This record gives sequence, C-alpha cells and structure tokens, in this order.
Amino acid sequence: MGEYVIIITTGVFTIYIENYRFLFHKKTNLGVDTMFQISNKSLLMPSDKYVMLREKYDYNSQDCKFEIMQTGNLYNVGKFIGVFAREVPNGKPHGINLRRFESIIQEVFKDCYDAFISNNLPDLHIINLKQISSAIVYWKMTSQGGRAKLKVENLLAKWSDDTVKRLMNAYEKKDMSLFRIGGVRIPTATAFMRFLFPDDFGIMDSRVVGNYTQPNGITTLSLRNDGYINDTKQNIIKYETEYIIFLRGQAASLNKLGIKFRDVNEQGKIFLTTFRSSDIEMSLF
DNA sequence: CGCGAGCTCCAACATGGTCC
DNA sequence: GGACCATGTTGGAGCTCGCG
Repeated sequence: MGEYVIIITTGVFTIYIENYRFLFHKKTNLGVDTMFQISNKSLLMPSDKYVMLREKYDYNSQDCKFEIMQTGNLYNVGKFIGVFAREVPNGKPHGINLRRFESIIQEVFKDCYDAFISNNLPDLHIINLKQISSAIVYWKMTSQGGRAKLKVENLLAKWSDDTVKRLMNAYEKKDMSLFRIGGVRIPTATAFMRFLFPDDFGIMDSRVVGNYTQPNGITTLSLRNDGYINDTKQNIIKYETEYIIFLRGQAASLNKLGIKFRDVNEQGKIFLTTFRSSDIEMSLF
C-alpha cells in the first residue's frame, strides 16, 4: 500500500491526508478539548519526514566517560568512553551507542532501586549511581562544549545522601521534578526520564520547544527571551500535561500507520523499529 | 514569614564582522 | 589571511519581589 499524502494549507489548519486518514495539525484557534480529542490522530509533519529526521539524528558525546562496578546483578560493567548516536566508530573499543547507553542507565537504576527498597544500599551501588548520573549530565551538556565537565563537577559537589533518596523516589514515581537534584534543572531532569523510560518520555530541550512545540501552541511554557526553559512549577506540570502527551500522540499516530525507521541496536546491528516518545523528540532535535 | 515565579548573572565555546 | 573584538548560545544558580 503506497503512502498517499495531500497537504492543504488554509492559513488556519494544515491538513495532511495520509493513507486516506484525515490528520489535523492544529495551528492556534482550536479549544483545548478539541486538541486533546484529535491529538492521537494528528501528525505535526508527514511520516516520511519523521523517519528521515530520526535516521539523521547524530548527537555524539565522544568524551563521555564513566565506569560501572560489578555488584553481582549487573551485566554491563567496566569502563565506557564515548556515547555515539548509532554505530560506534572504529578505534573506539570502549565506545557505546545510544541504545546501549539506555540499557546501562536502566540497569544501574534498577540495581540501585532493588537494593534501596530492601534497605540495603551498599556504597558500590551509590558509586555506580553517581557515575551514571554524571554520564547523563555530561552527555546532555556536550552541546555546550567544555562546560560539560564543569557541570558534572557541580553535580558531584552538590551530591548528598539525600540525593540518592531523591533519585530513587524519582525513579519509582517516574517524577521528572524529583530528578532536579543539585546541578540538574528541567532539561537535564527530562534527560533522566528519557533514558530510563524511553517509550513514554523524551527530553524537553530548548531546541525542540523553540522550533516546534512552542510555535505550534503544543506547549505554552514560560520561556526566557533566549529560549531557556524556566525552572518553574508550571513548566514542570506542562512537561506531563503538554509535552509528553504530544510526544506519545505522535508516536502512537506513526505506529498506527505502521511507520518504522532504521536504527542501530545495542549490539551494533541495524534494525527496523517503531517510534517511541523519545524517538519523536530525537526527530525534532 | 515562607515559597515560588521569574529576572539577572555567569561560564565557556561558537560565530561573525572588521581592520590591517 | 589572520589577529582581534563583539555578540550569540545554552542552561544552571542566585536573588528579589510579590503573594498568601
């Protein structure tokens, strides 16, 4: 079945007709209720563009280094150097790709959480938690050049026993606000969410917000003049009520259409896969 | 008086224009 | 073409002010 796309621009709506399904891309003057009703059926851009942009995603963090110690339950242990979007380049024996990075983060958090709820959280687990949290901060800050290292130093300087409890609580409740530990504001907190729960969450990045969700009225965040997402309670709420709802809706629409894209799995093999919330955000990044 | 919203400051690199 | 300076970018932190 070939894909069939008609784009009608009226100035008020842009309507994509894809596989004979009507998909409304709301612009401004739809009520919230209407937006909510159609959100599962609307696509911000044609599906082939989503695929093209997602396959083009190329955010690498060559200098991101961390070490995971063996705790008895962990599969991925050792030194890791360099996080790459897809294939790990030749000559990077300790490099990992994004899918593997996700797995390691999830594994370390689960390992810590299991120990935490059984009231026996050894230092080794906490060391791993610190390492993996630092890696997330470093990865997120890579786009800011040499500041990444500084931000990690800041994170470690502000780390306390309370930080561990807060992270475990955040993980248990899937609560972005609680990931806002010392040295972590909304954008990096949402990176924790994205890596731990990639099916349901994505990073609320100033680029995605500034270029897509905010201009289209999908989000109504409080932004600074330069686009920085203010660390406000309203913005924290709107991550759940606006941003995430949008990502999930887009992923659901693409999956309903049977759209897949090529990615590289943890073992470095190319595979066809469906869109998760985090993939939508990666397309728009 | 406590809290939170949001303004201002800051660090360090990126980009770009000017002048010689 | 290169030294130099100005401006832009990005996101965390600190601080003030207003509100209940």
